[in-house]
Order: sequence, then C-alpha cells, then structure tokens
Amino acid sequence: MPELKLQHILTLAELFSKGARYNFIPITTSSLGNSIKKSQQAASKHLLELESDGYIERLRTGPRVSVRITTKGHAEMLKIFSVLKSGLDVSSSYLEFRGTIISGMGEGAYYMSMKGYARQFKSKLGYVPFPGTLNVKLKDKEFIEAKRSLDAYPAIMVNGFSDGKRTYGWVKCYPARVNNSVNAALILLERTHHDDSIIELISKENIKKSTKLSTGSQVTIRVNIKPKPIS
Amino acid sequence: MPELKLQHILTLAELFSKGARYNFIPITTSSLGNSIKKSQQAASKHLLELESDGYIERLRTGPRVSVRITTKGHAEMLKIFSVLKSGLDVSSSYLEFRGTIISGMGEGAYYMSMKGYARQFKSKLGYVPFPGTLNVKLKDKEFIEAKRSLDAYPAIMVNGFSDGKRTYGWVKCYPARVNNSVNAALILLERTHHDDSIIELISKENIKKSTKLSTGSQVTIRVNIKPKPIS
DNA sequence: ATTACTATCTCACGAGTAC
DNA sequence: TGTACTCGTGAGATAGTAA
Repeated sequence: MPELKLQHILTLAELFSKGARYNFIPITTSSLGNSIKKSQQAASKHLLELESDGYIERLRTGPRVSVRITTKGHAEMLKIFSVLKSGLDVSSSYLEFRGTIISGMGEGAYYMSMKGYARQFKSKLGYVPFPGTLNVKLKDKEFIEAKRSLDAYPAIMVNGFSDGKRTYGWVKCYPARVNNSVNAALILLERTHHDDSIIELISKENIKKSTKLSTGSQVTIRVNIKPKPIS
Repeated sequence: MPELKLQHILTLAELFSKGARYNFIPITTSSLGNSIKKSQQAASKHLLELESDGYIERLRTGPRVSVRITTKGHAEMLKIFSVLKSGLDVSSSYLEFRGTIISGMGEGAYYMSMKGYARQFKSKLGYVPFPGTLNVKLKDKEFIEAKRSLDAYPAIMVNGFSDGKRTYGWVKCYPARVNNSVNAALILLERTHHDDSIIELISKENIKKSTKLSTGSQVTIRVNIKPKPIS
C-alpha cells in the first residue's frame, strides 16, 4: 500500500534514471513531460505534487529548476518495487488440476502397455508404467482450460509407431505429482477417446494403492512448467 | 513505455501474488477491491479492462469468476518492473560538487599540518596530507545543498585535541576524487572560517600540480556515499 | 452471495497563456 | 527560452442498484 500516487511512479522513475537520487539534476518540465509521455503541464504538476508530498526537493535558479529525490522518495520507490517484485517472485510455476477418480482401469491402459510405447517410457521417463492408467474427471472449467493450456508447454514426446496391422499415435508426457505424494505423468494422447474434461495419468507405481484412494475420491495433480525466460 | 494502464498495476500485482499466473484463481471483486484499496466496482472494472486488453483471462462459473494472467499480462508486468528496476539500479551513489579554485593555500593548511591532526590523518586516511588545502568556491546552490547533505553520510572522523594553549575542533573527512583523477578528501571542520559556499580538500599529493590546474580553474569533485540499505 | 450496470463526482491531463 | 497558472474535458472512482 504505497502512498505514492500511481501516476507519479513513472515520473519518479525517470528522475532516478537521470541520476537525481543524491545530486540536484537540472531538468526542464517539457523534457520530463516528453520522457513520461505526458504534457509539459502534467510534468510540472507532478513535480509540484511530488515536492509537496516530500518525495523530491526542488531548487530554482532563475526559471530553471533542479530536482533531487529525497530519502522518503527513495523509500517509496523501493516499496512499490518490492510489491511488484514479490508478486512476480511468488508466481509458482505449476498447473494444478482437481477432480475425481473415475474408472478402475482407464481404456488407455492396454495401449500404454504395448512394447512400442513401453520401451520409450523406459528410456524417456525412466520407468515402465504400472499397467493401468489413472483417469480423473476434472471438476471445473478452469481445470479443463488448464489442460488445454498444457499444449503450450514443453512435454516429453513419446512417438507413435506401427505394428504392421495399424498405427498408434504419439503420447505427450508431463511429469506430475498426485496429491503431492506420488510421482506420475499426465499424458495427452494424439488419438483420444476421452473428452476434454478427463485427464489420464501413468506412474511407476499403482497410484490408487499408493495414495489409498479409489474411484470417486478427490485428487489434486500438479504439473510443473517452465516459466518463460525474462526478456 | 508500458501500455498497461498505471491504475491497473496494483491489481495485476495482486493477482500475481494470489498465484493467478498459470492457474485460474477464484477471486471476488470485493476482496480484490479491498486488497487494492479501491471499491468493489473499481476492482470489477479493472478486471473487465484487463481482460479486454488481453492481460488476463476470466472464467465465469455462475456468479463467481476465476482469473488467470496471460503471457501478455506477464510480459507487461515484467516491462514495468524492469523500468523501475533500471531507474533504481542506475542511481549512482556519489555527491558531485562543481566550482572554481579560489586560493593558493587555504587558511586551513596551517592547522591541517599540526601533529595532532597529521598523526590521525596518517592512521585513518593512510597518508599525511600535502601541506596546503585546495579551496573550491561552489558554483551553484545545488552544490551548497550537496555540501549540507554530506552531514547525513558517514565520514572518517578526525578528533579534535588540545596543545595546552588552546583546543582544536574535529575534522570530518570524506574520501573524494578531484576531476576524476586525483584522490583526495573533502574536509568539514568543526570550527570553520568559511561560508557554506566553499569546500576544502586535502590530498597526499599537491592537487593543483597533479591536475595542472590553478586558481580560477573549474573543478569537479565526487564524494562516494553509501546508499541506505534496502529496508 | 455475487457481478456489473448507471449516474455522479473528482481529479488528472492538455490547451492556452501569463510571467 | 523557461515554469506554472486557469479552465474545459474526460477518464477513473464511488454509490446505488439490478440481475
């Protein structure tokens, strides 16, 4: 809850970058107005208000004015800065899904046990999945949206293959944690029989056994994602 | 030059800190209004505007709304953040003085050569000053102000003493650089004969000789100061 | 409960201009 | 040139209220 008026932030930031923290810096209101993309009059008003609020000091030499930022101004700037920083820092980088376990087996279980897939799981995930997928019916729209947005993030790609009779589509794997206790992978299938409101997970373990959950139980799944690099 | 409206910054920051970067977070406009110290209506408007500007996505479930920050919203936040950061980072931490050299000797020269002072200079500054101070007449009000503000920053304290006949006041020393080439110390005397517009410097070297300057020349003096720690 | 409309008010901004 | 006044306009805020 900074006391500094929001509209003054950029003006103060501009003064900082002109080096006005410790020394009086000569500045014209029109150049300042230019920098903050406001009028000369607005810049003039900003300076007057910043001064009367104790964030800057002004020194007139004839028509010219020099400006210096006070300790209070500096502190206020740091306050705003840290509010923004804490917000950005907090942003935990995972997608969360909540829903209920819906079937004993999952129709994908059969396919996932096939050699063409299992081999890749072993090398790319480090294990051959327990034969049986965990199917979760998502509770709310936001989780369905979250599932859709998964596509935008990098996945472990398990390629499709052919066994001579027919072809099998690719599988995208997203390492995940079930109820914050069991490691698993959320899988997106190229050819799925599910609608958007169901997610499917594989794991080294028998997830239901490990979590002591059964059909109808509530579960929470987290998929860690990589935040975009700062650009 | 962020496109994000200034008034929306705190709202967006609040959404960030609620974890709305990747997941849809349920939030009421009144609690949001509370957090940003605006009305429920203002918060509602902020969300509508942030949405139509593409900074957030909203998902309604009955009367409730969940909110997620978009990549664009994240980018814009980082932009503002870096504008403020660059301003704060730049803030060079020195006080600058400009003026003209005024006397050949400086009246303080005699005192500064006294054993009671010289001993302390040797141990605290690391050298016995050249016998002769450099006196500079400050050019503008801002430099006189800068001199006044020196008091607020930590100095190397040279104590006063008595030689039996009379007492001599303390001397505060601020390590400085003359014309960015000669190391010196700006000194403030407890008992001074100068007015506020004159500063006095001592150095290991003969400053005028080293800088090839003489009475009447313009000089620039920089005194490094320690920025206050972030609190 | 909620959200978000309408009306009203305040105040930030820019234009014109005095100094 | 400068700064900073007055004044008109409109964006942004709140109150009241509908859905």
